[in-house]
Amino acid sequence: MDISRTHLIEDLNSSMEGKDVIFGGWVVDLRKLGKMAFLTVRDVTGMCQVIVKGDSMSLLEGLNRQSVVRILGKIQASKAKDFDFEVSATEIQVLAKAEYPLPIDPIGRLESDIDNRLNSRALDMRNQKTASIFKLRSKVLASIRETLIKRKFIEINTPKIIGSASEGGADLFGLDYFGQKAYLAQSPQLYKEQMTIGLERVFEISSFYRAEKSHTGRHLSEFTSVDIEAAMMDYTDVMDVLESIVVDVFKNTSENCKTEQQEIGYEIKVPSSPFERVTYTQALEELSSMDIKIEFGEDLQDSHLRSLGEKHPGFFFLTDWPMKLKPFYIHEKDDDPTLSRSFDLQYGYLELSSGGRRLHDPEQLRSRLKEQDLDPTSFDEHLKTFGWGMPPHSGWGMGLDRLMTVLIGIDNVREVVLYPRDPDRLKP
RNA sequence: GCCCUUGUAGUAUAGCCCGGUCUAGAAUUCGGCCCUGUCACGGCUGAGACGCGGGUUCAAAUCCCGCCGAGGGCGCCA
Repeated sequence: MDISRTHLIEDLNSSMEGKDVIFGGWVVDLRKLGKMAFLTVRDVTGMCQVIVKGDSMSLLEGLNRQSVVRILGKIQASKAKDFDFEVSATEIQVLAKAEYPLPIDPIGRLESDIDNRLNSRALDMRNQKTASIFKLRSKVLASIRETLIKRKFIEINTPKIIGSASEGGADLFGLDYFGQKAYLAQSPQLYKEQMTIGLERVFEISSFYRAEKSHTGRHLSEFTSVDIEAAMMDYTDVMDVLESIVVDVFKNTSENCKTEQQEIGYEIKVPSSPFERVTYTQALEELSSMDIKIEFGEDLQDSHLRSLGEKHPGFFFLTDWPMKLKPFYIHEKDDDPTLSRSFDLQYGYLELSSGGRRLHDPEQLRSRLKEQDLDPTSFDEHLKTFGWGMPPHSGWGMGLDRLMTVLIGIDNVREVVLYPRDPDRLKP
């Protein structure tokens, strides 16, 4: 069976009138008008109208919507409202037939439940709104890589199967590794820090895993994290990197993804920079003026962040958190050791990223582990690298899925993840 | 773990509060027939549903209980 095409649909145009073309795609619509018929066919690059007349009407035999077709025909001018040319078909080959009933409306004229759409995710990609989200996601990833590589960051891949759960914090998924207990990584934290001793500036974009039974629109058991770690940078330096990544993402997609924005029905607005920087201490004062009293050292609950988010509706950095709220590897401030060189990037109430300056002195790191009731001996593999010339370094991790929801103005990460994994969903 | 909401054809919905009018309605999809410029084509026509189990009642899609499924929120989230 010949499946070759001479053109993608976006390569066809009205100046090609009279030219014979072969293209393919999915039948979106099929309108039979007695002795003539119109069909619209879509490939990943666009949609085009095909006209069938007279003797050719027999070509429509067995044709239905959403089937895969290969069209042989001639370009001609069109009287259609939405097309300035069309293809008069001389042959229509059905390469694969769509079976009815389909589990969702793939055109999206009737918007299906998210549950039905996720159960039929591949078919959901025929819906241009959904497809546009993932075309945008691809652009976002490309943009992040471009910005980082320009700044001399090297992309790395760290293991997702790890042997130790001793980092503490979120619950990990356990698994059997040839008889040994192993876990799915919740973060590349220790590995990316180690890599600064040779590669200096590294980044990773990958899935990580957290076994928390969260039921919200912003948590998943498997999520995509963008992580960087950079030698000889302080926390404010990596904040600048983060800010330029975010601004570049908004700029690139806003300028280069007009069609996708149209399909989604949302206009991407480039945020103004620099982002506001609010210290934890200032945040407490702001909350206090809203009659929300929080003791220094207390963590900010979701409700507090929502109140802060009302005051700072866009992107802002929340910096200089108390040391006691931060993990063992975070560096304290010189002028006040109860405060840390750390930050979160917020979008309103939503936490997008978290990072800071790391301890690079092994002795300090050992005593911090003990302070946090962690056993330094279980970090031997990690700590030994700190004796090999560990540079001062800083880094952050950002939830890509959350960034995507902010980019396109929706509030459920499941919309921007192909096959989301949460406590209630393991399939498909 | 806790709380709220919800379940009607393939899809998306009306009806439920206030039981009888429901032989469950309109849309879209799907099948058949008609139609030479549609563009959410149109016209005629046909098919297709009350998540499961129990209870109350003369009578249950409608009220109650249990189970199952779904959506959302809180909490958890170094």
